[in-house]
Amino acid sequence: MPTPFLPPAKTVKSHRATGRVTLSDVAEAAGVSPSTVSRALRGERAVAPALIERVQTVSAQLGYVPDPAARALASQRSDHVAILIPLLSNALFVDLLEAAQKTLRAAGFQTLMGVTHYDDLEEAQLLREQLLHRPAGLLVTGLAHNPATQQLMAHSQVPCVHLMDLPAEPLAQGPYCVGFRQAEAGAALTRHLLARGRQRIAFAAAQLDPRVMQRLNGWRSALQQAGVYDPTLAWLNPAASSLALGAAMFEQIMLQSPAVDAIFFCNDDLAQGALMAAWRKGIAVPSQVAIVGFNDLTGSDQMVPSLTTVRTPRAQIGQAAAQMLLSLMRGETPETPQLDLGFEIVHRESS
Amino acid sequence: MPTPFLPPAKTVKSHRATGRVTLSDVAEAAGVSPSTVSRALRGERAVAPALIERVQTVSAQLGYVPDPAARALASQRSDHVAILIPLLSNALFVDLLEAAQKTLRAAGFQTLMGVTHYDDLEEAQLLREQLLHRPAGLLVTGLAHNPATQQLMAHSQVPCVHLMDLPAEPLAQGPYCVGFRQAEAGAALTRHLLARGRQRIAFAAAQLDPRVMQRLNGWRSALQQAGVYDPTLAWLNPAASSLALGAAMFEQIMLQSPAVDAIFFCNDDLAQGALMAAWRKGIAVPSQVAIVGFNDLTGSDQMVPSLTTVRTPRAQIGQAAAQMLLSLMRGETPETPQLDLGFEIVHRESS
DNA sequence: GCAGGTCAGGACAGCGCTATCCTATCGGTG
DNA sequence: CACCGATAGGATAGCGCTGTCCTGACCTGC
Repeated sequence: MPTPFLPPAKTVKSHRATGRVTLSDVAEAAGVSPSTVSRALRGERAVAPALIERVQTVSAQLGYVPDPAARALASQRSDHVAILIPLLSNALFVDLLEAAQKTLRAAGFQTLMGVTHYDDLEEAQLLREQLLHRPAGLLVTGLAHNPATQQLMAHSQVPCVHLMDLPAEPLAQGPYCVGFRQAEAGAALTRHLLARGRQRIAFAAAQLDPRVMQRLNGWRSALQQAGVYDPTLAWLNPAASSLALGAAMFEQIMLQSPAVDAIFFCNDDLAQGALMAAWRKGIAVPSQVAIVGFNDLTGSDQMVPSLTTVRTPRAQIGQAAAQMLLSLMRGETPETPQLDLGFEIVHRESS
Repeated sequence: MPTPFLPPAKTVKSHRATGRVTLSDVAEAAGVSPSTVSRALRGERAVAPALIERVQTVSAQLGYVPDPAARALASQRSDHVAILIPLLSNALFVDLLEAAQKTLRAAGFQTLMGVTHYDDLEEAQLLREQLLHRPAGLLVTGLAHNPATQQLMAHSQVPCVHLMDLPAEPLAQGPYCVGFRQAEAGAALTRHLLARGRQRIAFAAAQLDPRVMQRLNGWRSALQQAGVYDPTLAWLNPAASSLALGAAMFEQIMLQSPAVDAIFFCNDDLAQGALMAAWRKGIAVPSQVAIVGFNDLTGSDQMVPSLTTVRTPRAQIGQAAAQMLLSLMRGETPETPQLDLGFEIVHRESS
């Protein structure tokens, strides 16, 4: 006959057991102290090779996975990497994000994405929220930031790599960044048009971020060098970039400056919209006016006529920046603090 | 004369001080216990109104911000929300991501983005990594998932909302989801073509995910109902969707089925590519063949001819799903577990 | 007027890990 | 051969919060 008093259904370890396999469980099973397990798994300090292997085996058997929250709390450093990009509506930044995220994930980091919408206040607020999570690293688009953001970055002591931009002068210590020379790319594309015999080359830009303005500078200097610079041919629109805006800008430019023989759009979506507008208006491209874009976004090769543009190494930039950040987080010093990944003129039918 | 022995520069609170303003600091300054501060700030249980205000004032003065890691460790629940999407190269998912992220951030949650690349193994692995962070909620694209992923979701006990898809039958208890009826949208667009007098309507699809297959079903049933269904007019390509692929598929279809008088592309990028190919080949759209797309992506309104398509409420779906998830995380039960946000035929020049 | 119940606050023990300190062992030196 | 530094492991105290239990005050109702 069973005992009249029912035993507890199961021995309750504590009033708050979580059922998780912890470091202590591994330590007990391996017959060592938790400290040793922690060190063995992280490769911290010196641990006997035999022990390392035993700990790894046991931890694999038990299916142990470290708790990121506990780790973050104890070490004051999480496995998060924060990334700030201006927009998700520009494929450029999405490519950057995807490449960086892929590289970081392979190294065991989680990406905290922040979209600033080119808004200084939102950028600072976003960064503030992300820093609460004590990210191990920071990836930000561009070099120029408002004081609040810069102060947050500096004060946080978190390693940081900037994307897409390079400083005017290479600096040994300077900011870490991966990008290409925007002004040079702008100048090169303009010289391409000059070499094709174009003389009245307009520059049409939207979403006037610092990189767009550098391309503008490149355009200007190339034209000045050729002696054909005309300041009235710079069309700057602060609105967001889109095909529709490109179409509208094209029509406006052709109306007000009918003698223009080429237009340099600062982004491919504008140029694609312009091609559509040209078709609609019966304006021949490139015979009457050449159209070139920037970034070689998807579809530019499919346009009719296919779009001449500048191929920018977005995926490579995202990946290289993530790798540079990883090495910074390991405490290393990158041999190339400012990495120039270059660009490539893609000559197609529209010029 | 000063003492010969230098006192320590400043009294060190502990050998591991972090300089952070903690809950205890607030408690001390407000003259209450840490428990009370915690409850007052979270609105947990009953706290005297006067105390709540005092605690809030003091905590604002000190600039106190809770530590997410400590909170996650103690409560076994973080302020993260994990979101799984198939791709970043399809603007559809980017729009979803952006809308959901915006809504979640406004509610104080951080988004953990995961890109599955339509790969079952990657999806499961990604989810596993995300679940380590004990997310408070889960947003996943689609209803169908491989067993490993489903088991992880079920076992995790984390509230979950599915995006873009709806179950065949509405269920009171069933899975939470926000989307629209893909099959109905496919059928509606097909009926639009039938109503315009088209008889030989092809269906061209890439990236054959479950939603694409539902649109295929809609196309088929509409044609069957009209008595003009021809199975040889379904062109399915498992490759990733792109303008280039759309152009290639268009050329292939026109070559092999020259009598086709309309093509329903399962995504706008394919249709846009097809329009370009048609232009190149001198095939008149819509007089010889009508072309329609799906999703009303950016640029479709700018094409020449402008593209007839189905406007899908992506941003609304992302936002509504996030809101549903927020209410689930608060422990509430949504009155509409399956939310149908509908769709809209956008009739433009290409049909 | 007192048992029983609610309410508002405090005490306290963790959550699972890491950083720091401490100890025991080992080998090499003068 | 005592001495010393280096090495490999253990012990311990948090990191900053929350969940649970406990206590005293106050309010009901019989």
